[in-house]
Amino acid sequence: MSTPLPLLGPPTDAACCTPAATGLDPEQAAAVARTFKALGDPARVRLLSIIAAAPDGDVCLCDLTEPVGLAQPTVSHHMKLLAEAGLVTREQRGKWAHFAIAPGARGTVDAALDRTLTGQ
Amino acid sequence: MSTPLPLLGPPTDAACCTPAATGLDPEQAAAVARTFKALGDPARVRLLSIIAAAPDGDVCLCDLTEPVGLAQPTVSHHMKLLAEAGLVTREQRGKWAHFAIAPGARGTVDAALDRTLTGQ
DNA sequence: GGTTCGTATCGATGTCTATCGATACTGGAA
DNA sequence: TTCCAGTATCGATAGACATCGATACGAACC
Repeated sequence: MSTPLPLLGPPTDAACCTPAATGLDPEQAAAVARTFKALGDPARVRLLSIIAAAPDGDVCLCDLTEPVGLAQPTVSHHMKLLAEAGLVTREQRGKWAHFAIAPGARGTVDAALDRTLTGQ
Repeated sequence: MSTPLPLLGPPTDAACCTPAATGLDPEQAAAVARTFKALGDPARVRLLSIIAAAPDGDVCLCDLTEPVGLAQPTVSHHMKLLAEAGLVTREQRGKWAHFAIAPGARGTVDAALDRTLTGQ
């Protein structure tokens, strides 16, 4: 791999006709895409919506496997991805793992969408 | 296929102990995930941001291949996915294909995020 | 007409990922 | 301590997808 990684756009370019609208640089785009990718799976969307719809906003992992109809390792895998994306928080309570929508979840996604739809 | 499709919640259910937080039904979750999946690729995020950052909000496909460093068929493929997701509009001008951010793009994503984070 | 250029489609390929069963780990209960 | 239940990790597998080269299509131009 010999990609030069143009972090801040080419320094000197014969930009005569093309406006060279660079938009987000690869690094930012990858970060934004990572957030959206976490939301790009039906199972994870359902898991998030179940947690969001919970009366106390707090759901045990054991109560998540049955509604989505997936095996326990699969649900654990999805929850790990959601937690890594900063969309849910995980709290160990005894031997139960409780999940809640992360406080900054909406802000994170909103910011990602902002950057995408403004090019900055 | 014998899924009863509980569109508006089960009418009579022995909901004694489990709160049965259903969240989004599979159909809705799939639709939401489809929107986010279109945004879950770095190349597509960059393409969107480039179009969004364009002075006149309108970019020719020929001006998209170089900034993202991908082959023309690949860019064409990504733009097709973005158009199918309702995030960009395609306009044929002579032999050039021009793309712009769809007017309802932000609303579409916002609504999807709303449904996910409210469970409705 | 023929040519050229921009774009879409096709076929192939390598990588990623969702899914599961099996299993290890861990905290509470007996 | 010994069991048991909830959870995470591992390994394997099937399917999806990003990417490209080759090629077909279509519009402008000569």
